[in-house]
Amino acid sequence: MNQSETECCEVMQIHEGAVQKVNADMPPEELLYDLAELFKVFGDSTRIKILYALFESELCVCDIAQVLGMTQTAVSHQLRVLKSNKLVKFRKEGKNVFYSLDDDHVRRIIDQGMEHLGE
Amino acid sequence: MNQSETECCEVMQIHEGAVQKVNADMPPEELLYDLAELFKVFGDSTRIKILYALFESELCVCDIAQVLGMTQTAVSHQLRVLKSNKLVKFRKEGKNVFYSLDDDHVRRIIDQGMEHLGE
DNA sequence: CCTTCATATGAATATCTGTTCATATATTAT
DNA sequence: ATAATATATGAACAGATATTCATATGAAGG
Repeated sequence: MNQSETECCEVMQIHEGAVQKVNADMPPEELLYDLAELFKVFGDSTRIKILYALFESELCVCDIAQVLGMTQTAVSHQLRVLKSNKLVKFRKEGKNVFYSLDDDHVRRIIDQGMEHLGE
Repeated sequence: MNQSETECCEVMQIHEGAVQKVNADMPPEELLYDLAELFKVFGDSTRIKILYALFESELCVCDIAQVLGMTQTAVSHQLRVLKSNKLVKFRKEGKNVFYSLDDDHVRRIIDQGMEHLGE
């Protein structure tokens, strides 16, 4: 049998008001999707480590690889993700590419997460 | 050829200080892992929608399913994830189970994320 | 007790994601 | 130019994850 998405709770009048109010105030689909995409970027321990490393100072790719004990390739791939989501910015100097946090939101989001954990 | 993790930048003296400082201040592995796990929970649009819906008021499972236009089963699975990560709490009333946000951190984390997007 | 309804759970599947390997690009020095 | 080094990229594979389907649990009413 196939579950219909419209029939639900046999149309309970009690909750119908709540459902309508929630529906009215729900942000557009696309925004919610983008928000989830953003958090997805924070949802990987390798990327979290990279961001934490950049809390201190700007670092080049091989420095980050050394700090994390990972290959340059893996780090480079993750930096690409962080870059395309505007969480880090970079600066080229000779053969090196130095990465740093893009703005303070990054720090604040991580701090909020940490606060939640400490409970 | 196998990339060694230790050889990196041919031991550049310039960055070595930075690397050591970063290493010293890096939080323990497990904490960083837990933090990533937390953000991973926010990194799914279905769960984000559920949390947004609960911003307004507590809702039972079928109400949420109706708001999202998804099956009860899918919502229930996701509520399980949110529950086990302490992002939502629940209250039973007869056959219904009403879910609500667990604490204000949830709201704040989402707000920070939204702020980041608006740039 | 038996049925109905709301919710939960387990297995299966399809999709997504992170790392590795091989290789390309780009910059500096010889 | 050529070699060496730092970084980036693409394909492939392994592991994770979200949804679906089928079914179980648990509460309320007849």
